[in-house]
Amino acid sequence: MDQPLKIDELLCFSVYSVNHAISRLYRPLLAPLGLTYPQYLVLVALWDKDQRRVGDLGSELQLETNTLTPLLKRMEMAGFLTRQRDSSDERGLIVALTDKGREVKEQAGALTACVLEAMGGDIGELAALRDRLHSLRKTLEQE
Amino acid sequence: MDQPLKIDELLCFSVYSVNHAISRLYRPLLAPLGLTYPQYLVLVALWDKDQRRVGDLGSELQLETNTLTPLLKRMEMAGFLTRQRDSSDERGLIVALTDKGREVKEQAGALTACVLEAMGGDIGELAALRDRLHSLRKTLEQE
DNA sequence: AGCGATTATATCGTGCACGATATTTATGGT
DNA sequence: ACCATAAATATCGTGCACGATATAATCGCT
Repeated sequence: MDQPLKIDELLCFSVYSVNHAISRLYRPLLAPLGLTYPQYLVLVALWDKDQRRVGDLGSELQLETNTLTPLLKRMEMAGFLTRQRDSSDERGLIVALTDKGREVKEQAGALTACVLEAMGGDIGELAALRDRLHSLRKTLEQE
Repeated sequence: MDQPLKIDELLCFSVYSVNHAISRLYRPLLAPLGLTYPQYLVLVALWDKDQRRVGDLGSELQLETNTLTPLLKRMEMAGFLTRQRDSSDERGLIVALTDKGREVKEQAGALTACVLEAMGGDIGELAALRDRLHSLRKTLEQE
């Protein structure tokens, strides 16, 4: 009854703590590009699949519109993307990359190498960790 | 050159995403107690070691005073802890649990069981994940 | 003793995250 | 065609996180 208490608490805290550490790692790397870490994640999602609705992005990133709307507005102001109403359904808002948004992808390689190195560089180990986390996320989501 | 890019991105995102999922899991469990998830982590730290300075808490939780000061003030207002200047060194502020702060510990057991179950309940697996994350955090911190 | 440097906490401004609610547009049943 | 309902996004208020800066107390050097 003591043991499970400690384990869960520390796992939660480990995730919390590593998340902050990653965010602190990215911050100085992204600042010169004019991006925050969550904004970078939005770009990564758009590089994979451009011209998406806000809700589409949200379900991939697990964020609500109350988070995404202002974030996307800031990214639009900064010139990384455009926000246009869907002409076939005026409720929808299509988010699309600009040239500037696509160009950042070129610099992402160096950034990634830097992050990978700071994480120890063992790709197999990191991939295994990612898979365990992915599976934990799936478990947590099926409530 | 493609492979490492994807791996690091997804590991970062897995951590980010699981962290949010955990926070969403705790929110409704902690709300009846009048606590947020970060506030709960502060309590856990204080249950382990009471009567600590703000900086002490910060280095354990990896948070700066600009985050902790307002958080601790809210917890003081809510009656979970007290904040008093260290009489032997007036720069320091001693954070100490109140009876109310200690009492929450009684209810934490049920909360923990609930979280553990939502995570799949495999204690060995979760402990292994925690250890990998702890080691990643150490690697990230040695910059 | 006096004073610059250091240590500890606090304050300010910006951005993220989310619950609750509002607004706008589309859909389905009659 | 009309209207209740649903769907998609936006707005509001609160709290967390952090870089930069400020304030206050202590320490160390002369």
